[in-house]
Amino acid sequence: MLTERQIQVLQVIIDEFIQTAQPIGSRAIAKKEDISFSPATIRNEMADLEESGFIEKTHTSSGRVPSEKGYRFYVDHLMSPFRLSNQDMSIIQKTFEREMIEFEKVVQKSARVLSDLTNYTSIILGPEVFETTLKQIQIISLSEHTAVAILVTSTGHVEHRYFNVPTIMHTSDLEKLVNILNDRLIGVPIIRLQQKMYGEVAQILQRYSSEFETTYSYLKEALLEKQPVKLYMGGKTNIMLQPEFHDIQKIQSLYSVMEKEDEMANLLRTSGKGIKVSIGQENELDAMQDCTLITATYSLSDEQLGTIALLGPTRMEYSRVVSILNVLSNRLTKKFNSWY
Amino acid sequence: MLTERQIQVLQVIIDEFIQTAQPIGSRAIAKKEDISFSPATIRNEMADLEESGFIEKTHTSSGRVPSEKGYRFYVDHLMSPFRLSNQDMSIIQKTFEREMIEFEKVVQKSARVLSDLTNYTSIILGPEVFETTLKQIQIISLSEHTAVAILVTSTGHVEHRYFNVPTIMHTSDLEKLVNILNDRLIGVPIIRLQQKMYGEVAQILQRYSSEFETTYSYLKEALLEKQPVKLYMGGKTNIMLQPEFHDIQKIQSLYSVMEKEDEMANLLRTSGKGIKVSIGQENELDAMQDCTLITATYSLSDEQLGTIALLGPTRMEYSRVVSILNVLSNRLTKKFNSWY
DNA sequence: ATTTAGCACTCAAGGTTTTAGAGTGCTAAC
DNA sequence: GTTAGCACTCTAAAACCTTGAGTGCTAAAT
Repeated sequence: MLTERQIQVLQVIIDEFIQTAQPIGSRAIAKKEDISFSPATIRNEMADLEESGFIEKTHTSSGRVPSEKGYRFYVDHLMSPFRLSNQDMSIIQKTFEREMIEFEKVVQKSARVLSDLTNYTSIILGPEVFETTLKQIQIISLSEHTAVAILVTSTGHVEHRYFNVPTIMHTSDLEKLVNILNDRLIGVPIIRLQQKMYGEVAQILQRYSSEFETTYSYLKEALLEKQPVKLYMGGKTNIMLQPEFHDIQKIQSLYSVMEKEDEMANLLRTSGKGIKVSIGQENELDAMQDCTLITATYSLSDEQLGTIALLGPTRMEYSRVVSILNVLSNRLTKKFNSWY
Repeated sequence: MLTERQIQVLQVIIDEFIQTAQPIGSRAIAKKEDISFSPATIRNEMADLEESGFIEKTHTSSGRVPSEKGYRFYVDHLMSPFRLSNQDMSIIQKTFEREMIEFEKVVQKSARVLSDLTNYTSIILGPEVFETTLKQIQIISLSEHTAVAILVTSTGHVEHRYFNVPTIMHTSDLEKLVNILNDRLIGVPIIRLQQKMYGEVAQILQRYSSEFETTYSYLKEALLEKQPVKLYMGGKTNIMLQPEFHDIQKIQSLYSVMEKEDEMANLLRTSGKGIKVSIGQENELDAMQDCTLITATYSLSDEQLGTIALLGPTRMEYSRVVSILNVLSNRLTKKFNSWY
């Protein structure tokens, strides 16, 4: 479909444009090392490339700029594996060699490194472990009519939920309730929790007084309430550094969607295994039509745990970014697997 | 110092400028209802006002714009108590009438309401309770060499910290340790915790094996590690809607400081009781030299708990904003006091 | 049949000029 | 003390130039 020479030209245009953000003219291309033909020839090739939609003009007599189709081709066929500089590698190294036993921190640090290294905005979806089981549940009475339930999972994740308690329930009653729950729920996978709580455990509790049932219903509600997503972002202001985002309107709408954590989380969650690149219009969200989102996943044994992503302009340093994401997602995977 | 008439003129200028963000001319002022003198007269008064620094020109023949000194005078002397619309009140009302027993949520909702109501950026510093005491401490072993400690305070605040455990320590040993800790630390005010842990408790533990001491030192470290600040922001993109922030540079630097949660938290923490208005250069942070920051505090009985704040352009709807902050900080105070 | 030099043509970006209008300061009359 | 009148100033927007980069096409060169 594309001749060898056309590909060569396309490569130069994209490489150059990624660096400069300026349209590339035939003369500039001809000056490149590995180009051995004249501007006129290149102009012909460029006309062809434009006809087949890989590059565009910004106006009739401007140089050429890669189109989204061009970037897509680049990502799919042209991208050379990028060798990260020693400096970059050692920055990543340092991040992970520090003793960290808390995944919140690991993830936060990663987000930070990711945005620092790339000058784009990093987004990390924290680990959601579905295979985990309940390790312990505890209830602590706070006042006459409120208490807090604390759950610990087998992966060491701790969560707490507040709930109402009928005044008649005494501390001893709560203890009894906790015992029943621990008895029945420890070791149950988190995803089965709902089922168990509505079925078996509810039945058992019917034997007890109505306060037990009421308390339990409050607790159930609190526990099954969907937990807030854990989304970490780094370098949010980096987007503004990009020349293509010198328009406040764009920035505004982009930031608006980034504030909607649920939407972002969903976006990352449904991104599938491995590295995925969404260029411009390929993105579902309107505000991201000028952006590229690159996602990578990290996992625990076989189960996908979470996603790390970078958001930048379509003119992105694809090969470098992909390498960095690769390294980082591997590191995260390794880290998490070393724990469990 | 200022004549009655000058004050009148100043008031019109500020009121008008707050609405329109446009320089106000003498003719426009003369047209106002309660102004009964001619543009020429007003021009004279304006010349005086400018001389004493309350207003400024953007160029030689422009209308006038309030200076920071002008705003300061306005805030100190001219601001009329603002009667919130029923609609606004009912929005606030609705936020607080929903059953909420978790202060994270209350604060988050408040931040949201605050920014929605004002179209500025809201910043809330979550409650930091120093008077609280430790209610319970629990340790759950996670793996051979890690465990998590869970603390609950008398206010129901739950926190957890991960720490390393020497492999030799058995679950039963950990239990013993927890018992000792609970025995000695329950009821101790959080601010005394450090002292107690280094003093008395450390001594007691010397009697036990060296693993106990090692474990304890890890735990101590984890527990006393400064906890991350709880800072909630709402409507971060609102700033971009303001015409005075149509400059990317400004937005960029403003967002950069807002990302530094520690600095922001400190700023709010040291803001003193009651409502405080910082106009333009009065702000310490360079990036906020064009902003006004209004802070209000909420408290539990006498102790200041936290701060709620609004960040916007110096051209702010002062009276409305102050009213809203007043209402909201009272509501928060009420809410928290109803719990404890 | 390709490739390339040459040349006319196009357009954005940036500078200059013009014009219109809003607003001022001052003076002199009220 | 207040106000009408007027000359003056300055911005913002429009209109107009100029420059240079870059193109597409044609015709000559390979």
